[in-house]
Amino acid sequence: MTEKSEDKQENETPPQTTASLVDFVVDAIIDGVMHGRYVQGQRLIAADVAEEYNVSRAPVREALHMLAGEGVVELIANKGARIRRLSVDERIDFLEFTEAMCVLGVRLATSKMRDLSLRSTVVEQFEKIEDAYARRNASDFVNALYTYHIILNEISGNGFVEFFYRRPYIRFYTLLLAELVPGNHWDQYILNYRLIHETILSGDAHSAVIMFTSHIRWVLRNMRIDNE
Amino acid sequence: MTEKSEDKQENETPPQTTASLVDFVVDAIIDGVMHGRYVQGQRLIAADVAEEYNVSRAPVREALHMLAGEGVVELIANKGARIRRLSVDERIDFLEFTEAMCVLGVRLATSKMRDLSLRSTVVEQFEKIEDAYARRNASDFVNALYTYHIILNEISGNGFVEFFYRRPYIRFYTLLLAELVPGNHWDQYILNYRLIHETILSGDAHSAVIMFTSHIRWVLRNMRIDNE
DNA sequence: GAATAAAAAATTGTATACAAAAATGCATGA
DNA sequence: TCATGCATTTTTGTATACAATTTTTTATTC
Repeated sequence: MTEKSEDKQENETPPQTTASLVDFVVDAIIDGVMHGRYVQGQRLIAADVAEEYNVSRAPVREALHMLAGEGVVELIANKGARIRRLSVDERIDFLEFTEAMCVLGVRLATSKMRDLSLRSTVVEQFEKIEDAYARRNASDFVNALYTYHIILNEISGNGFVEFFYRRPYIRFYTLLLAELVPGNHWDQYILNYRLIHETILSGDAHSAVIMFTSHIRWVLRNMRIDNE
Repeated sequence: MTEKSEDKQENETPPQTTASLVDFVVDAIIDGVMHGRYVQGQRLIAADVAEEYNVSRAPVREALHMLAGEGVVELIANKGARIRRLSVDERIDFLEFTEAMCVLGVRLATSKMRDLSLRSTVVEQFEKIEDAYARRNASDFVNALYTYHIILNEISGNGFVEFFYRRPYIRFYTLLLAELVPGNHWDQYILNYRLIHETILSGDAHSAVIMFTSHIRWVLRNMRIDNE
């Protein structure tokens, strides 16, 4: 047994890695989930996926396990893999959960709004939200909102919030939430977000958190009403 | 040659499914991480792990990918797997991040403290914290605190908070946090938690959140001071 | 002796073979 | 008609072989 635990202060290698087939398949499946090629609950047969991407089953299985660890795929022993399905209750819980995460992002980011370059990034992204709203494009709207929070979480400076909010399953579940907040609430939605956005720009972290929190409360109320 | 730790401590088996070797290896690695057999940054060579558990490399690789998806293991293409290492900054970010999660748990759980059976579960767990404190047992203390929050998050009724806080990587990172809050802060730590606990029992969710939040702020301050 | 290049070993990545389990289909009998 | 049991097919789980890559060792030169 050659057990050598050399604790070289190995500096974390920057992403100069050659992507493996596993990474390729993971990305392909994520992409499929995001673009609706795979729907929630859909079964993923390893051999079929392998054939589709011209690889063997080994990297596909590894990709499925990775995605299962993430929470995008559900894996049952001897039964195979399927895209995870979230019940209405689970989606509500998820919204409550991500709210907590985004509140942190909003709070930290707001207190950094004096930095003009950060500020303009936020402003630009909000224009994309407005644009999607003007065009009544649901998919763009949801994506723009998601990216808006991505940016806030990046600005926050907390690597964990940023990292987590970027993870595919978060984005996937966020996408599912959109189904629960139908179109006839859009007008209120954008009004809320205009207020949140203005408060964030003002640099008043405390108020921004309150604005954002009450928006989520409003969403939760409507979700429950619409799905009862 | 190496001593194999028999995992008779069989975890709960929800479905009737026969656990696969992947599940077995995942559990074994998690167990190893929790009990210090694997340290952070340590490399995991697939062939060695396979030999250790008398399985082939295939399920080991799948297990490593699953754990990579979870965030316990870091996987670099063509370079292999190692137990994820968190820098001091990352740990601080992580604490801020989990704070947000636990605040939600504390808030929701507190408002349910009129239910006597729930209440007694919380009280009993707090006694274990006090016990570990009295015995000055660091490992028990951290574990008891972790379990205390597990219970609160369970009681919260939000399936996501509960699910999330139970995930191995959360527990692993929480364990790492313990290194940053050394023994000489214990007395203040338990004083803070007594206050938090009492406020939770009072049923005043708003105050409980404030108590908990200011405790975390205190921890963060000490972390930064101790590690500068 | 240190730096460099070539060779060897170790390790990872991928494909495939086969066994085990589950799903499917079909015939039979009430 | 419908349930039941059995054979077939599909799919998953595991082991292994081999190719590609990285790491280590050795040899060579200055």
